[in-house]
Amino acid sequence: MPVTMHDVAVRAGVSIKTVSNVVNGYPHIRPETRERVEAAIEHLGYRLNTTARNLRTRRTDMITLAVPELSLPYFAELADSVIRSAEQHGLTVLIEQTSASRQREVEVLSGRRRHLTDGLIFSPLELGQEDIGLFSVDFPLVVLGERVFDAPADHVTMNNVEAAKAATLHLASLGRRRIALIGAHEGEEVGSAALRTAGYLQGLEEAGLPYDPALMGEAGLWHRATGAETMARMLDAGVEVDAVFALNDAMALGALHALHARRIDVPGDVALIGFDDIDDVKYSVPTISSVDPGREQIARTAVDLLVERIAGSDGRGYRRVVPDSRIVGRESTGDVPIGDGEVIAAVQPGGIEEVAVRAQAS
Amino acid sequence: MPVTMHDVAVRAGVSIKTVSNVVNGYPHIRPETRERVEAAIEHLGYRLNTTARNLRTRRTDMITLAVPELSLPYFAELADSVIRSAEQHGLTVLIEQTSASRQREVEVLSGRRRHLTDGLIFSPLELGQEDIGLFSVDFPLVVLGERVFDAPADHVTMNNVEAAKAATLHLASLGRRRIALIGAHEGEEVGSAALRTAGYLQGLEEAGLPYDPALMGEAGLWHRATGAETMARMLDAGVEVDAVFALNDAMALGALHALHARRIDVPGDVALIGFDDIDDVKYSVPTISSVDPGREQIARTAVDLLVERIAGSDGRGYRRVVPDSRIVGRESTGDVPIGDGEVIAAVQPGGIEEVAVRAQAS
DNA sequence: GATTCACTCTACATCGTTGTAACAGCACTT
DNA sequence: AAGTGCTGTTACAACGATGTAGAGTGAATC
Repeated sequence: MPVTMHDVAVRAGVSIKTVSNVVNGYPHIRPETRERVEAAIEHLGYRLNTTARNLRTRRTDMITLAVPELSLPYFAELADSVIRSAEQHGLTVLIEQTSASRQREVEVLSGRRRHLTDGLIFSPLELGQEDIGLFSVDFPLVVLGERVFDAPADHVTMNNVEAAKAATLHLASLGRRRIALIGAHEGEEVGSAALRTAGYLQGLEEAGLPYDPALMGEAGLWHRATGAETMARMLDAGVEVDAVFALNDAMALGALHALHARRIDVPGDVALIGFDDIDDVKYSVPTISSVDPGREQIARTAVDLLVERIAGSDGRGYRRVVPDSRIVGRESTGDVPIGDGEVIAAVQPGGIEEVAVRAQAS
Repeated sequence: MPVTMHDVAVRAGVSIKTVSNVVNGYPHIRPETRERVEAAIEHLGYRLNTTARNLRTRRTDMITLAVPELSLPYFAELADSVIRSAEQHGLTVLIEQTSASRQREVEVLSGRRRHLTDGLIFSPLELGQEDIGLFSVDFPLVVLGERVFDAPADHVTMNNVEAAKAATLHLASLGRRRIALIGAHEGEEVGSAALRTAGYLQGLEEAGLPYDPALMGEAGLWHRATGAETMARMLDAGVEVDAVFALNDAMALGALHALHARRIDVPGDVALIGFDDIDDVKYSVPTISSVDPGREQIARTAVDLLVERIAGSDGRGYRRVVPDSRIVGRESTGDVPIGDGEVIAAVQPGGIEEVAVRAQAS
């Protein structure tokens, strides 16, 4: 027996539609009528039934964000940013956790919930280029990341190759010659792992360093635990290492843990850089240098693009947006004063641009 | 022009209701009819309109989880756990981020979205005992934490006082006598800060240690940054400290950062323990001891209770569930082998029970 | 042969809201 | 005086599904 507009209408002595008009801020209502309706609403404790409205208007003012796992800090922070951006458009965010399951990702695109939200921001982890057909959906879609290239959807991605190259060159510029990579996915051709690895290889080449397969640390899931294991495996195998490029910050934290366990000094013996610039690395001991892919901007842009699509910019072609990334230097690659983060390089779509701006770590 | 059941019905030559029956797995349907309907669904690319179904059935199979901020690891991990638990009941989770805003919290309870989900799991941060009236809502509600006591709702909380006391005693058992507290909220009477502080004071007393106001570190928001600032302020003021109890792990990480910046050895000079047992502290350098409040169990219980309420256990009284917590010892309070976490104490509703079980860190 | 029952399917009302069209009343034009 | 335009309100038909009740089968029971 929830209270409906009908009940309010009866009590206020007006039609249902007038109640609806009051609720929706329709201007042409006699002040006296408005007051009567508002009093009735107040008195009965009436709440608009959003579901009914959604059905009638075919809009929900909600969007879906599909990410692998909230327990990965990068995605938690991304979700936070997306929620805040969405809020500014009056949108609520429904988060779907795909748990790194291919089937869950397929489901998300299948549109089983097609009508529950107005659009989808999707960060795929398992689906790749070969699943491109699945991305032809009949609802507004914005894809994050670079696992899928020519999907018929707007893309917000990052400068993976260039940024990874810049990170590698940063390590090389410290005089390091045995730069390990943590988080490789052998055989993968698209996706963050492949792209960042490509950047790493380019960086090596540009620095005149040889490529050594022993330095390629495979790690399927990019968690702290896998980072620690991969680093440990490499060290225990006796591979000589004087720098580490972890393909994300969670693995960098894991690697740092493994290095510490073996009493290997960072950055003294081994320099370390990560990727994502999550909050953690600004407070770890030592603080860890990282690639800031422009998370805030990614979130904001993704929401903006989605909102445009929802509004019906069907004619427009599919856009690809690549926010600028930056290399943020911290203790793990030098002697930066604690609490500070020095922007070592700004990576722009065109390439790497050296700058010397100081920014606070937060 | 989305495809509706009507379109499917026409194409299959049956009534709308039969299509509905097929979609919902109603058993008494001739196989041949079912096939025709399924073929039509497939051919037209029909997707059930969840909104319409929700309106008609008055169920949404969604629940809301309202938390302060996903960028706080504890809440990100909690959300992860809640989502997984909900999944097992066939429920989807809508996350509302209240951003530590009182107004947002009031709104969540106001039921503006009353009809959008079947129930609410609410972790308040700003609302307290004085707002108890707001918790009388006409929808299923489970409250997390201990900011509100006698609200007419099920509660899943934690053993804040006992666990904090155990943590304090653990530090005292190491011979530490100047135990700082980080994260106090002066003047607060309920809520995690007040309860954990109470436990701290009880612990001091039981250990025969004097109370020193200089050791009470105020910190409004429980972030890494505030933990670092509070610790730094205390150290820079010359307060003598040989142990730190941070009221959550994020602040513990911040405190560790501040200690490190001042070349103070942990645990050599200062022992450190946090609260929440988030994934971070298992990989920090050094690893940080913490109170594990039983996050998984909290999430599971909260979802279970909510599901029961949704099913209509109206008669039942309001329940309060307090999962067991444990003190997990790591490097920051001793010489535990790296990667391991030793359960130092199991805190049960009745008090503190000493055990000697070993558990893996992750 | 009549009655019961299980199966298969349909017609219709309904969930709670909003869009559309229309109407009455009044104040202006021209 | 008729026409125009604005205000304030209403009746009615949607939106797309499901619950209810019941109609037609054919087989089994008495």
